[in-house]
Amino acid sequence: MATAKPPKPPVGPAAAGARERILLAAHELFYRDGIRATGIDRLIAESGVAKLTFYRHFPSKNDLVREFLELRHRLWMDWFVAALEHHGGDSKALVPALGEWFGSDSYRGCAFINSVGELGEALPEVVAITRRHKQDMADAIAQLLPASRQRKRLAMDLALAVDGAIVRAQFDQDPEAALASLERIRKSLLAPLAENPAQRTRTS
Amino acid sequence: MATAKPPKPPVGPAAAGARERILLAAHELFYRDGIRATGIDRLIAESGVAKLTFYRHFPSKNDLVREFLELRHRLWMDWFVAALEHHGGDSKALVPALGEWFGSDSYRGCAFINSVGELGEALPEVVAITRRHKQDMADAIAQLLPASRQRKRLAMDLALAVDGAIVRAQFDQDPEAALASLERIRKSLLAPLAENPAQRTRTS
DNA sequence: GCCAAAGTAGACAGATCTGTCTACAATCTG
DNA sequence: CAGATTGTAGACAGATCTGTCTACTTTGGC
Repeated sequence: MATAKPPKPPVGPAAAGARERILLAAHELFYRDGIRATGIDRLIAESGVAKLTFYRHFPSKNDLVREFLELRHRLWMDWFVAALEHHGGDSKALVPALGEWFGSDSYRGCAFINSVGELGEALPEVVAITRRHKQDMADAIAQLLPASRQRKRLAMDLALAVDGAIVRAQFDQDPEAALASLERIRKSLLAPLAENPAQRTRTS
Repeated sequence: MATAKPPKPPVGPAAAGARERILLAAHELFYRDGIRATGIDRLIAESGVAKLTFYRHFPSKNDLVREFLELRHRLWMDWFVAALEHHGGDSKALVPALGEWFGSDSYRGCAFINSVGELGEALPEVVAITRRHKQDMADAIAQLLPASRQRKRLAMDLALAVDGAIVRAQFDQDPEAALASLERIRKSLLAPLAENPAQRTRTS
Protein backbone atom coordinates (compact mmCIF):
# COMPACT_ATOMS: atom_id res chain seq x y z
CA MET A 1 0.00 0.00 0.00
CA ALA A 2 3.05 2.22 -0.35
CA THR A 3 3.32 3.47 -3.91
CA ALA A 4 0.17 5.04 -5.27
CA LYS A 5 1.12 6.02 -8.81
CA PRO A 6 -2.00 5.16 -10.72
CA PRO A 7 -1.38 4.72 -14.44
CA LYS A 8 1.82 2.72 -14.30
CA PRO A 9 2.94 1.77 -17.82
CA PRO A 10 3.64 -1.88 -18.53
CA VAL A 11 7.03 -3.22 -17.49
CA GLY A 12 8.71 -6.61 -17.21
CA PRO A 13 10.68 -8.77 -19.64
CA ALA A 14 8.34 -9.01 -22.59
CA ALA A 15 7.49 -5.41 -21.77
CA ALA A 16 4.62 -4.37 -23.97
CA GLY A 17 1.50 -5.77 -22.45
CA ALA A 18 1.13 -9.31 -21.15
CA ARG A 19 -2.39 -8.36 -20.22
CA GLU A 20 -3.18 -7.17 -23.72
CA ARG A 21 -1.85 -10.37 -25.21
CA ILE A 22 -4.04 -12.45 -22.94
CA LEU A 23 -7.07 -10.36 -23.77
CA LEU A 24 -6.38 -10.58 -27.48
CA ALA A 25 -5.94 -14.34 -27.33
CA ALA A 26 -9.20 -14.60 -25.41
CA HIS A 27 -10.91 -12.43 -27.96
CA GLU A 28 -9.88 -14.75 -30.75
CA LEU A 29 -10.30 -18.13 -29.04
CA PHE A 30 -13.46 -17.41 -27.07
CA TYR A 31 -15.15 -16.09 -30.18
CA ARG A 32 -13.89 -18.78 -32.51
CA ASP A 33 -14.15 -21.92 -30.36
CA GLY A 34 -16.46 -20.89 -27.55
CA ILE A 35 -15.72 -20.09 -23.93
CA ARG A 36 -16.08 -23.49 -22.33
CA ALA A 37 -14.10 -25.08 -25.13
CA THR A 38 -11.15 -22.78 -24.50
CA GLY A 39 -8.99 -23.81 -21.55
CA ILE A 40 -6.53 -21.67 -19.64
CA ASP A 41 -3.62 -23.68 -21.04
CA ARG A 42 -4.67 -22.80 -24.57
CA LEU A 43 -4.91 -19.14 -23.64
CA ILE A 44 -1.47 -18.95 -22.06
CA ALA A 45 0.08 -20.87 -24.94
CA GLU A 46 -1.52 -18.56 -27.50
CA SER A 47 -0.61 -15.38 -25.66
CA GLY A 48 2.90 -16.59 -24.77
CA VAL A 49 2.43 -15.80 -21.11
CA ALA A 50 3.20 -17.70 -17.93
CA LYS A 51 0.38 -19.21 -15.95
CA LEU A 52 1.17 -17.14 -12.89
CA THR A 53 1.06 -14.00 -15.00
CA PHE A 54 -2.32 -15.01 -16.28
CA TYR A 55 -3.75 -15.48 -12.81
CA ARG A 56 -2.14 -12.27 -11.60
CA HIS A 57 -4.16 -10.30 -14.14
CA PHE A 58 -7.31 -12.42 -14.06
CA PRO A 59 -7.89 -14.15 -10.72
CA SER A 60 -10.37 -16.50 -12.35
CA LYS A 61 -11.47 -17.43 -15.82
CA ASN A 62 -14.78 -15.68 -15.24
CA ASP A 63 -12.92 -12.39 -14.76
CA LEU A 64 -11.38 -12.89 -18.16
CA VAL A 65 -14.76 -13.73 -19.65
CA ARG A 66 -16.18 -10.45 -18.37
CA GLU A 67 -13.29 -8.43 -19.70
CA PHE A 68 -13.42 -10.29 -22.99
CA LEU A 69 -17.03 -9.23 -23.42
CA GLU A 70 -16.21 -5.64 -22.54
CA LEU A 71 -13.40 -5.62 -25.09
CA ARG A 72 -15.60 -7.26 -27.68
CA HIS A 73 -18.26 -4.67 -27.04
CA ARG A 74 -15.85 -1.77 -27.63
CA LEU A 75 -14.29 -3.32 -30.74
CA TRP A 76 -17.58 -4.32 -32.29
CA MET A 77 -19.34 -1.04 -31.59
CA ASP A 78 -16.43 0.91 -33.03
CA TRP A 79 -16.51 -1.20 -36.15
CA PHE A 80 -20.30 -1.01 -36.43
CA VAL A 81 -20.56 2.76 -36.10
CA ALA A 82 -17.72 3.28 -38.58
CA ALA A 83 -19.16 0.81 -41.09
CA LEU A 84 -22.58 2.45 -40.94
CA GLU A 85 -21.01 5.83 -41.47
CA HIS A 86 -18.92 4.48 -44.32
CA HIS A 87 -22.01 3.18 -46.08
CA GLY A 88 -23.87 6.44 -45.98
CA GLY A 89 -25.00 6.88 -42.41
CA ASP A 90 -28.69 6.41 -43.06
CA SER A 91 -30.79 3.29 -42.63
CA LYS A 92 -29.83 2.04 -46.09
CA ALA A 93 -26.33 1.52 -44.68
CA LEU A 94 -27.48 -1.21 -42.32
CA VAL A 95 -27.51 -4.16 -44.70
CA PRO A 96 -24.27 -3.48 -46.59
CA ALA A 97 -22.48 -2.83 -43.30
CA LEU A 98 -23.62 -6.13 -41.83
CA GLY A 99 -22.81 -7.82 -45.12
CA GLU A 100 -19.15 -7.04 -44.57
CA TRP A 101 -19.26 -8.79 -41.23
CA PHE A 102 -21.32 -11.78 -42.29
CA GLY A 103 -19.02 -12.35 -45.24
CA SER A 104 -15.78 -12.38 -43.28
CA ASP A 105 -14.43 -15.90 -42.93
CA SER A 106 -13.95 -15.56 -39.20
CA TYR A 107 -17.65 -14.84 -38.79
CA ARG A 108 -19.15 -16.90 -35.99
CA GLY A 109 -22.26 -14.92 -35.10
CA CYS A 110 -22.68 -12.56 -32.19
CA ALA A 111 -20.27 -13.18 -29.33
CA PHE A 112 -22.89 -12.02 -26.84
CA ILE A 113 -25.73 -14.18 -28.10
CA ASN A 114 -23.34 -17.13 -28.19
CA SER A 115 -22.13 -16.45 -24.65
CA VAL A 116 -25.64 -16.17 -23.26
CA GLY A 117 -26.55 -19.42 -24.95
CA GLU A 118 -23.44 -21.15 -23.69
CA LEU A 119 -23.22 -19.83 -20.13
CA GLY A 120 -26.74 -18.70 -19.42
CA GLU A 121 -27.48 -19.17 -15.77
CA ALA A 122 -23.90 -20.21 -14.99
CA LEU A 123 -22.59 -16.64 -15.26
CA PRO A 124 -25.50 -14.24 -14.91
CA GLU A 125 -23.40 -11.17 -15.65
CA VAL A 126 -23.22 -12.07 -19.32
CA VAL A 127 -26.95 -11.54 -19.57
CA ALA A 128 -26.65 -8.01 -18.20
CA ILE A 129 -23.64 -7.25 -20.40
CA THR A 130 -25.50 -8.57 -23.44
CA ARG A 131 -28.48 -6.40 -22.62
CA ARG A 132 -26.27 -3.31 -22.53
CA HIS A 133 -24.57 -4.33 -25.75
CA LYS A 134 -27.83 -4.77 -27.59
CA GLN A 135 -29.12 -1.49 -26.22
CA ASP A 136 -26.05 0.27 -27.60
CA MET A 137 -26.52 -1.47 -30.91
CA ALA A 138 -30.11 -0.27 -31.03
CA ASP A 139 -28.96 3.25 -30.20
CA ALA A 140 -26.50 3.16 -33.09
CA ILE A 141 -29.30 2.02 -35.38
CA ALA A 142 -31.50 4.84 -34.10
CA GLN A 143 -28.87 7.31 -35.30
CA LEU A 144 -29.58 6.17 -38.86
CA LEU A 145 -33.23 7.12 -38.64
CA PRO A 146 -34.84 10.51 -39.11
CA ALA A 147 -36.07 12.03 -35.89
CA SER A 148 -39.66 11.05 -35.40
CA ARG A 149 -41.95 9.99 -32.66
CA GLN A 150 -41.36 6.34 -33.41
CA ARG A 151 -37.62 6.48 -33.89
CA LYS A 152 -36.73 4.57 -30.73
CA ARG A 153 -39.36 1.95 -31.34
CA LEU A 154 -38.36 1.60 -34.96
CA ALA A 155 -34.74 1.18 -33.94
CA MET A 156 -35.76 -1.53 -31.50
CA ASP A 157 -37.67 -3.39 -34.16
CA LEU A 158 -34.78 -3.11 -36.58
CA ALA A 159 -32.36 -4.29 -33.91
CA LEU A 160 -34.47 -7.38 -33.36
CA ALA A 161 -34.43 -8.09 -37.07
CA VAL A 162 -30.67 -7.56 -37.10
CA ASP A 163 -30.32 -10.18 -34.37
CA GLY A 164 -32.39 -12.50 -36.50
CA ALA A 165 -30.10 -11.89 -39.46
CA ILE A 166 -27.02 -12.42 -37.30
CA VAL A 167 -28.07 -15.90 -36.18
CA ARG A 168 -29.39 -16.75 -39.62
CA ALA A 169 -26.09 -15.87 -41.24
CA GLN A 170 -24.39 -18.07 -38.67
CA PHE A 171 -25.82 -21.35 -39.92
CA ASP A 172 -26.89 -20.61 -43.49
CA GLN A 173 -24.29 -21.44 -46.10
CA ASP A 174 -24.75 -18.08 -47.71
CA PRO A 175 -25.46 -14.85 -45.82
CA GLU A 176 -27.26 -13.35 -48.83
CA ALA A 177 -30.67 -14.71 -47.89
CA ALA A 178 -30.42 -13.27 -44.39
CA LEU A 179 -29.31 -9.93 -45.77
CA ALA A 180 -32.14 -9.87 -48.31
CA SER A 181 -34.71 -10.65 -45.62
CA LEU A 182 -33.33 -7.95 -43.40
CA GLU A 183 -33.46 -5.44 -46.23
CA ARG A 184 -37.08 -6.26 -46.97
CA ILE A 185 -37.96 -5.89 -43.31
CA ARG A 186 -36.14 -2.57 -43.17
CA LYS A 187 -37.94 -1.21 -46.21
CA SER A 188 -41.23 -2.48 -44.92
CA LEU A 189 -40.81 -0.90 -41.49
CA LEU A 190 -39.69 2.39 -42.98
CA ALA A 191 -42.40 2.58 -45.63
CA PRO A 192 -44.85 4.61 -43.52
CA LEU A 193 -42.13 7.16 -42.79
CA ALA A 194 -41.35 7.57 -46.48
CA GLU A 195 -44.87 8.50 -47.45
CA ASN A 196 -45.17 10.98 -44.60
CA PRO A 197 -41.70 12.46 -44.09
CA ALA A 198 -42.89 15.57 -42.19
CA GLN A 199 -43.91 13.61 -39.11
CA ARG A 200 -40.75 14.47 -37.22
CA THR A 201 -41.21 16.18 -33.90
CA ARG A 202 -37.89 17.09 -32.31
CA THR A 203 -34.24 16.57 -33.14
CA SER A 204 -31.75 15.32 -30.57
CA MET B 1 -23.98 -62.11 -35.85
CA ALA B 2 -26.45 -64.88 -35.00
CA THR B 3 -29.86 -63.44 -34.15
CA ALA B 4 -31.28 -60.95 -36.61
CA LYS B 5 -34.65 -60.00 -35.15
CA PRO B 6 -34.94 -56.34 -36.00
CA PRO B 7 -37.56 -54.40 -33.99
CA LYS B 8 -37.02 -55.99 -30.62
CA PRO B 9 -39.10 -54.28 -27.93
CA PRO B 10 -37.31 -53.01 -24.82
CA VAL B 11 -36.51 -55.58 -22.16
CA GLY B 12 -34.32 -55.73 -19.07
CA PRO B 13 -34.89 -54.95 -15.40
CA ALA B 14 -36.18 -51.41 -15.47
CA ALA B 15 -38.04 -52.52 -18.58
CA ALA B 16 -39.70 -49.49 -20.04
CA GLY B 17 -37.04 -47.60 -21.87
CA ALA B 18 -33.57 -46.91 -20.57
CA ARG B 19 -32.93 -45.24 -23.87
CA GLU B 20 -35.95 -43.00 -23.48
CA ARG B 21 -34.89 -41.97 -20.01
CA ILE B 22 -31.44 -41.03 -21.24
CA LEU B 23 -32.89 -39.04 -24.10
CA LEU B 24 -35.31 -37.26 -21.81
CA ALA B 25 -32.58 -36.38 -19.36
CA ALA B 26 -30.47 -35.07 -22.22
CA HIS B 27 -33.38 -33.04 -23.47
CA GLU B 28 -33.73 -31.35 -20.13
CA LEU B 29 -30.07 -30.91 -19.16
CA PHE B 30 -28.66 -30.03 -22.57
CA TYR B 31 -31.32 -27.40 -23.05
CA ARG B 32 -31.15 -26.01 -19.54
CA ASP B 33 -27.42 -26.04 -18.82
CA GLY B 34 -25.85 -26.39 -22.24
CA ILE B 35 -24.19 -29.35 -23.89
CA ARG B 36 -20.58 -28.89 -22.84
CA ALA B 37 -21.68 -28.10 -19.29
CA THR B 38 -23.52 -31.42 -19.02
CA GLY B 39 -21.26 -34.41 -18.35
CA ILE B 40 -22.06 -38.05 -18.88
CA ASP B 41 -22.09 -38.64 -15.13
CA ARG B 42 -24.85 -36.08 -14.72
CA LEU B 43 -26.84 -37.71 -17.49
CA ILE B 44 -26.64 -41.21 -16.07
CA ALA B 45 -27.45 -39.97 -12.58
CA GLU B 46 -30.49 -38.07 -13.83
CA SER B 47 -31.78 -40.91 -15.97
CA GLY B 48 -30.99 -43.58 -13.35
CA VAL B 49 -29.08 -45.67 -15.83
CA ALA B 50 -25.76 -47.48 -15.63
CA LYS B 51 -22.82 -46.11 -17.51
CA LEU B 52 -22.46 -49.23 -19.63
CA THR B 53 -26.11 -48.96 -20.60
CA PHE B 54 -25.55 -45.40 -21.64
CA TYR B 55 -22.64 -46.27 -23.89
CA ARG B 56 -24.50 -49.26 -25.30
CA HIS B 57 -27.17 -46.93 -26.64
CA PHE B 58 -24.96 -43.98 -27.49
CA PRO B 59 -21.40 -44.96 -28.39
CA SER B 60 -20.26 -41.38 -27.86
CA LYS B 61 -21.65 -38.18 -26.43
CA ASN B 62 -21.85 -36.74 -29.92
CA ASP B 63 -24.31 -39.47 -30.88
CA LEU B 64 -26.50 -38.41 -28.00
CA VAL B 65 -26.19 -34.78 -29.04
CA ARG B 66 -27.44 -35.62 -32.52
CA GLU B 67 -30.37 -37.62 -31.20
CA PHE B 68 -31.15 -34.92 -28.67
CA LEU B 69 -31.47 -32.41 -31.48
CA GLU B 70 -33.68 -34.75 -33.50
CA LEU B 71 -35.93 -35.27 -30.48
CA ARG B 72 -35.99 -31.58 -29.76
CA HIS B 73 -36.93 -30.91 -33.35
CA ARG B 74 -39.89 -33.27 -33.23
CA LEU B 75 -41.14 -32.05 -29.86
CA TRP B 76 -40.76 -28.38 -30.70
CA MET B 77 -42.33 -28.63 -34.14
CA ASP B 78 -45.29 -30.55 -32.74
CA TRP B 79 -45.79 -27.90 -30.10
CA PHE B 80 -45.35 -25.06 -32.58
CA VAL B 81 -47.82 -26.34 -35.16
CA ALA B 82 -50.39 -27.12 -32.45
CA ALA B 83 -49.96 -23.73 -30.80
CA LEU B 84 -50.36 -21.90 -34.10
CA GLU B 85 -53.49 -23.87 -34.83
CA HIS B 86 -54.80 -23.22 -31.35
CA HIS B 87 -54.38 -19.47 -31.79
CA GLY B 88 -56.32 -19.31 -35.02
CA GLY B 89 -54.05 -20.76 -37.66
CA ASP B 90 -53.39 -17.54 -39.51
CA SER B 91 -50.43 -15.20 -39.23
CA LYS B 92 -51.98 -13.42 -36.26
CA ALA B 93 -51.38 -16.61 -34.30
CA LEU B 94 -47.62 -16.26 -34.49
CA VAL B 95 -47.03 -13.82 -31.66
CA PRO B 96 -49.43 -15.27 -29.08
CA ALA B 97 -48.11 -18.76 -29.77
CA LEU B 98 -44.51 -17.68 -29.24
CA GLY B 99 -45.62 -15.72 -26.21
CA GLU B 100 -46.56 -18.96 -24.49
CA TRP B 101 -43.08 -20.30 -25.04
CA PHE B 102 -41.19 -17.14 -24.12
CA GLY B 103 -43.18 -16.86 -20.92
CA SER B 104 -42.52 -20.36 -19.66
CA ASP B 105 -39.99 -20.38 -16.84
CA SER B 106 -37.88 -23.07 -18.43
CA TYR B 107 -37.39 -20.86 -21.48
CA ARG B 108 -33.76 -20.74 -22.52
CA GLY B 109 -33.96 -19.69 -26.16
CA CYS B 110 -33.68 -21.93 -29.19
CA ALA B 111 -31.83 -25.18 -28.55
CA PHE B 112 -30.51 -25.16 -32.10
CA ILE B 113 -29.20 -21.62 -32.08
CA ASN B 114 -27.61 -22.30 -28.71
CA SER B 115 -26.02 -25.51 -29.94
CA VAL B 116 -24.60 -23.90 -33.06
CA GLY B 117 -23.16 -21.11 -30.94
CA GLU B 118 -21.69 -23.53 -28.43
CA LEU B 119 -20.36 -26.27 -30.71
CA GLY B 120 -20.03 -24.54 -34.05
CA GLU B 121 -17.10 -26.02 -35.90
CA ALA B 122 -16.56 -28.72 -33.29
CA LEU B 123 -19.59 -30.74 -34.45
CA PRO B 124 -20.53 -29.65 -37.96
CA GLU B 125 -23.68 -31.77 -38.08
CA VAL B 126 -25.45 -29.40 -35.72
CA VAL B 127 -25.28 -26.73 -38.38
CA ALA B 128 -27.00 -28.96 -40.92
CA ILE B 129 -29.59 -30.10 -38.38
CA THR B 130 -30.26 -26.49 -37.43
CA ARG B 131 -30.69 -25.54 -41.07
CA ARG B 132 -33.32 -28.24 -41.51
CA HIS B 133 -35.04 -27.22 -38.29
CA LYS B 134 -35.29 -23.61 -39.34
CA GLN B 135 -36.51 -24.60 -42.78
CA ASP B 136 -39.30 -26.61 -41.18
CA MET B 137 -40.13 -23.68 -38.92
CA ALA B 138 -40.35 -21.41 -41.96
CA ASP B 139 -42.59 -23.95 -43.69
CA ALA B 140 -44.91 -23.99 -40.69
CA ILE B 141 -45.03 -20.20 -40.80
CA ALA B 142 -45.80 -20.33 -44.52
CA GLN B 143 -48.91 -22.35 -43.70
CA LEU B 144 -50.27 -19.31 -41.88
CA LEU B 145 -50.07 -17.12 -44.95
CA PRO B 146 -52.52 -16.84 -47.82
CA ALA B 147 -51.26 -18.38 -51.01
CA SER B 148 -49.49 -15.74 -53.03
CA ARG B 149 -46.44 -15.36 -55.15
CA GLN B 150 -44.40 -14.11 -52.23
CA ARG B 151 -45.61 -16.58 -49.63
CA LYS B 152 -42.33 -18.46 -49.35
CA ARG B 153 -40.30 -15.30 -49.25
CA LEU B 154 -42.61 -13.75 -46.71
CA ALA B 155 -42.37 -16.83 -44.52
CA MET B 156 -38.59 -16.63 -44.70
CA ASP B 157 -38.62 -13.01 -43.63
CA LEU B 158 -40.99 -13.76 -40.79
CA ALA B 159 -38.87 -16.70 -39.71
CA LEU B 160 -35.84 -14.45 -39.51
CA ALA B 161 -37.77 -12.02 -37.37
CA VAL B 162 -38.94 -14.91 -35.18
CA ASP B 163 -35.31 -15.90 -34.63
CA GLY B 164 -34.61 -12.32 -33.63
CA ALA B 165 -37.46 -12.44 -31.14
CA ILE B 166 -36.28 -15.79 -29.77
CA VAL B 167 -32.80 -14.51 -28.90
CA ARG B 168 -34.17 -11.21 -27.68
CA ALA B 169 -36.55 -12.93 -25.29
CA GLN B 170 -33.61 -14.96 -24.04
CA PHE B 171 -31.76 -12.06 -22.46
CA ASP B 172 -34.43 -9.40 -21.97
CA GLN B 173 -36.07 -9.44 -18.56
CA ASP B 174 -39.47 -9.29 -20.14
CA PRO B 175 -40.44 -10.98 -23.41
CA GLU B 176 -43.14 -8.40 -24.10
CA ALA B 177 -40.84 -6.02 -25.97
CA ALA B 178 -39.65 -8.78 -28.26
CA LEU B 179 -43.20 -9.92 -28.90
CA ALA B 180 -44.33 -6.35 -29.63
CA SER B 181 -41.48 -5.84 -32.09
CA LEU B 182 -42.26 -9.09 -33.81
CA GLU B 183 -45.91 -8.16 -34.11
CA ARG B 184 -45.06 -4.80 -35.66
CA ILE B 185 -42.76 -6.48 -38.14
CA ARG B 186 -45.44 -9.02 -38.99
CA LYS B 187 -48.05 -6.35 -39.60
CA SER B 188 -45.63 -4.31 -41.60
CA LEU B 189 -44.61 -7.20 -43.84
CA LEU B 190 -48.20 -8.23 -44.39
CA ALA B 191 -49.53 -4.75 -45.07
CA PRO B 192 -49.10 -4.94 -48.88
CA LEU B 193 -51.02 -8.22 -48.96
CA ALA B 194 -53.91 -6.71 -47.04
CA GLU B 195 -54.48 -3.89 -49.48
CA ASN B 196 -54.28 -6.23 -52.45
CA PRO B 197 -55.70 -9.55 -51.30
CA ALA B 198 -56.44 -10.88 -54.82
CA GLN B 199 -52.78 -11.34 -55.68
CA ARG B 200 -52.81 -15.06 -54.98
CA THR B 201 -51.69 -17.28 -57.82
CA ARG B 202 -51.93 -20.96 -56.95
CA THR B 203 -52.78 -23.00 -53.90
CA SER B 204 -50.68 -25.94 -52.75
C1' DG C 1 -34.31 -74.69 -17.56
C1' DC C 2 -30.96 -72.32 -20.48
C1' DC C 3 -28.97 -68.70 -22.62
C1' DA C 4 -28.67 -64.44 -24.96
C1' DA C 5 -29.87 -59.74 -24.36
C1' DA C 6 -30.18 -55.82 -21.63
C1' DG C 7 -29.76 -54.10 -17.26
C1' DT C 8 -27.07 -52.31 -12.60
C1' DA C 9 -22.99 -50.81 -9.87
C1' DG C 10 -18.86 -48.96 -9.89
C1' DA C 11 -13.67 -49.18 -10.45
C1' DC C 12 -10.38 -47.58 -13.65
C1' DA C 13 -7.50 -45.15 -17.30
C1' DG C 14 -6.07 -41.16 -19.44
C1' DA C 15 -6.93 -36.65 -20.72
C1' DT C 16 -8.02 -32.03 -19.52
C1' DC C 17 -9.57 -28.35 -16.61
C1' DT C 18 -8.99 -24.62 -13.01
C1' DG C 19 -6.15 -22.82 -9.84
C1' DT C 20 -1.77 -22.82 -6.61
C1' DC C 21 2.94 -22.88 -5.75
C1' DT C 22 8.12 -22.86 -6.11
C1' DA C 23 12.21 -21.04 -8.24
C1' DC C 24 14.26 -17.77 -10.95
C1' DA C 25 15.02 -13.57 -14.31
C1' DA C 26 14.37 -8.92 -15.93
C1' DT C 27 13.05 -4.24 -15.27
C1' DC C 28 12.00 0.11 -13.12
C1' DT C 29 12.16 3.24 -8.97
C1' DG C 30 14.46 5.33 -5.32
C1' DC D 1 22.97 -0.85 -5.61
C1' DA D 2 18.51 -2.46 -3.26
C1' DG D 3 14.05 -3.78 -3.51
C1' DA D 4 9.53 -3.99 -5.35
C1' DT D 5 7.12 -5.32 -9.35
C1' DT D 6 6.30 -7.96 -13.20
C1' DG D 7 7.57 -11.40 -15.80
C1' DT D 8 8.85 -16.81 -17.32
C1' DA D 9 8.89 -21.92 -16.75
C1' DG D 10 6.72 -25.58 -15.16
C1' DA D 11 5.50 -28.95 -11.39
C1' DC D 12 1.56 -30.03 -8.70
C1' DA D 13 -3.16 -30.80 -6.58
C1' DG D 14 -7.76 -31.93 -7.07
C1' DA D 15 -11.73 -32.06 -9.71
C1' DT D 16 -14.09 -33.56 -13.75
C1' DC D 17 -14.61 -35.39 -18.31
C1' DT D 18 -15.07 -39.21 -21.81
C1' DG D 19 -14.87 -43.79 -22.48
C1' DT D 20 -13.61 -48.89 -21.10
C1' DC D 21 -13.95 -52.77 -18.36
C1' DT D 22 -15.15 -56.34 -14.75
C1' DA D 23 -18.62 -58.67 -12.12
C1' DC D 24 -23.17 -59.54 -11.20
C1' DT D 25 -28.55 -59.45 -12.02
C1' DT D 26 -32.91 -59.62 -14.41
C1' DT D 27 -35.78 -60.69 -18.16
C1' DG D 28 -37.78 -62.92 -22.30
C1' DG D 29 -37.61 -66.52 -25.93
C1' DC D 30 -36.91 -71.16 -27.08
